[in-house]
Amino acid sequence: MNSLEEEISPQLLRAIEGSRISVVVFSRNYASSRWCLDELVKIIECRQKFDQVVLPIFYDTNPSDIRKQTGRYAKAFDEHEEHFKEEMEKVNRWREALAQAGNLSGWDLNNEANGYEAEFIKKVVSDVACKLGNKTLHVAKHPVGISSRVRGVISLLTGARNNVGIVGIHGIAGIGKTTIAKAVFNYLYSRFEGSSFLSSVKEISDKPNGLVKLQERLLHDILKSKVWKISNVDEGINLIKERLHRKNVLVVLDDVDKREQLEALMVERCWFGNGSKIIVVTKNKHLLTEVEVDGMYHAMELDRDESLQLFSLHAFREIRPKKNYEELSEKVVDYCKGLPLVLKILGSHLSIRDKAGWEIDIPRWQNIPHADIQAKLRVSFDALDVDSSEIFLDIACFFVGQDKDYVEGRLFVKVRLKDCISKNGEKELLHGPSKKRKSASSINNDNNIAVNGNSESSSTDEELSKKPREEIIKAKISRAYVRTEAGDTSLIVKDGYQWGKYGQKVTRDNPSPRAYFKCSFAPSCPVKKKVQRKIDDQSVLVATYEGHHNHPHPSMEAPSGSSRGLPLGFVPCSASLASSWSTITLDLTKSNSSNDAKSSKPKTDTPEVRQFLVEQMASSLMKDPNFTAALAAAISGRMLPQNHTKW
DNA sequence: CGCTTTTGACCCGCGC
DNA sequence: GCGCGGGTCAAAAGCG
Ligand SMILES: [Zn+2]
Repeated sequence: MNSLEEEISPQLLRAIEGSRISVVVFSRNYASSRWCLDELVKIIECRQKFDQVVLPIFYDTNPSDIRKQTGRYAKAFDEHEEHFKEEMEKVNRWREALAQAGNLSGWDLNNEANGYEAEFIKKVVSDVACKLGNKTLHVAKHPVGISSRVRGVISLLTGARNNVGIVGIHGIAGIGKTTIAKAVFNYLYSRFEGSSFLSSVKEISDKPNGLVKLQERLLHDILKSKVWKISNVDEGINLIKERLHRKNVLVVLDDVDKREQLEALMVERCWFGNGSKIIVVTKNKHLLTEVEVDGMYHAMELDRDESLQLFSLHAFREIRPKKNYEELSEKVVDYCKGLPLVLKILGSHLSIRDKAGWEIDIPRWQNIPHADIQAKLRVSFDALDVDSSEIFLDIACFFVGQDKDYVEGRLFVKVRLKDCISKNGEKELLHGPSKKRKSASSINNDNNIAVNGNSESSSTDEELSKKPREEIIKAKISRAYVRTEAGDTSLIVKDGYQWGKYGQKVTRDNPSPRAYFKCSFAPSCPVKKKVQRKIDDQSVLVATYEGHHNHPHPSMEAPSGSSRGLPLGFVPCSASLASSWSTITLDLTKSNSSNDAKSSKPKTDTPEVRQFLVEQMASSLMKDPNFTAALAAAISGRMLPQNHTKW
């Protein structure tokens, strides 16, 4: 190996070895990167040695070009052969790896989702999540009052007399039915032979072929076998009856609103094996009486104490209001009427406002009809609460935000997701919070994996609230590697955000200086990034991001004029997702809703509500605006022109 | 003039 | 306590 510039770091090697799944993105220029090829060789090697799963993504490339190194890949290989005359076996190893990878089944941007990236990414994420097989659902950051409700549901389930127990959870919108159902699911699923949490049944089944999709998903979740292709609902019904009637399963049907949905998914108890449990979540109590459930759980509002606690946890990260905020908090809590959804959102919103801000906002809300606000919040919340945002982001983030200039460049996204809880996962099935911390995938300078997190792992929700929450610095660190033109000496990584440079330093052992930036889009935004050329390859910029933006991606406020949409044309190169992370929120359908949510902005409503929503989105640090931003950006480029899906 | 960028001073934690 | 590396601040310089 002559100039060792493009060595793969030992950390990355280890990350690859430790991965359960590697996702390789074959872009048009993939083959011209020796670095990528070396990485691929390693990945393929691990596939053989450790039986790892390798999933190729054909990003604007043709699988057969990859297999046979034809098309654009041929040209790259001509160069390699020229360059590595002396090391033909290296080149041959590359060819071999490509041949194998090209034969694997993966996703093809052109085939899936009609080439719409946002859809495509969702598909990828959800498939990856399935493959990982971790079904634990994300419950809530602050599960106030969940456990008593969960106990309620479980006792109904165990009390069921029938072979197959069916329990309904009903209650008004925003009350937290789904959250309860998720927690119950988390708590129980491992005791069943198979399990499936079908979220947003209503929403999905409204789409064409939605019920069939749900049936497929049910079969897929429980039988774990490849892909079920069902052509119509009746066929699905038969298939389910036939394949599942001996299985002992746990099924949650979330947000059911029509009888036909139940009929397509579980008409009769005998569909499932002995001991199976079905949970039906619905707003409509009436529906439950029709199917003769064994028990009905009425999800009630939070009481005053719970409300105040939940609100405070979001607003102050403490279980009770800060000094001088007591009365204001009381007002908000009153306004929220015990609805967790509203408490959470308003709490999070206020957490970044000063007292004057509170005094402005609260009366304003009081003028908006409660029902309206709630409906709208739900949409935005669903968008933001997706905890799978991390993975999603990691895969998605660099599908956006690169300038056209980079089309011919290459970019490496590397993601390590730490194995957070897999070991003690059992114990904390019920408790969302620690799971959350998979975001702990921080990568510290020279050692990856900064352990972050299990501090709260075994706390029950009561304990949890008592515990003075130490200032957990959720400095989420992520990196992007961007190849630049030779001779380009700037230290600029265009990601669509606005950055103010506040420092530059020369560092040890690296000829390139390091530049320090702070997000300047919102004065209060805490995000920082460092950019420096790679020590062993000066043509690659390494951008290290730290923190979460508390505002949307600037590109969202697409100023009417200039059609400078999102530059999507860039070419991702290779992403390795390391391993078993704990927290794949399985209900990635949520990421659908996030999509819709974003888009639902134009779905006009009263101006106040919209105004509010916009503001809300802009300032609330709810969750990971990075995610929504990236997503929105991804969508805005490709989807706006043809508003076809449901807006 | 009102901004961003540059750049040396400063600050802080860590190992010796 | 000191020196060092890395991170931040802010005065001064640059820029349109
Ligand atoms: Zn920001």
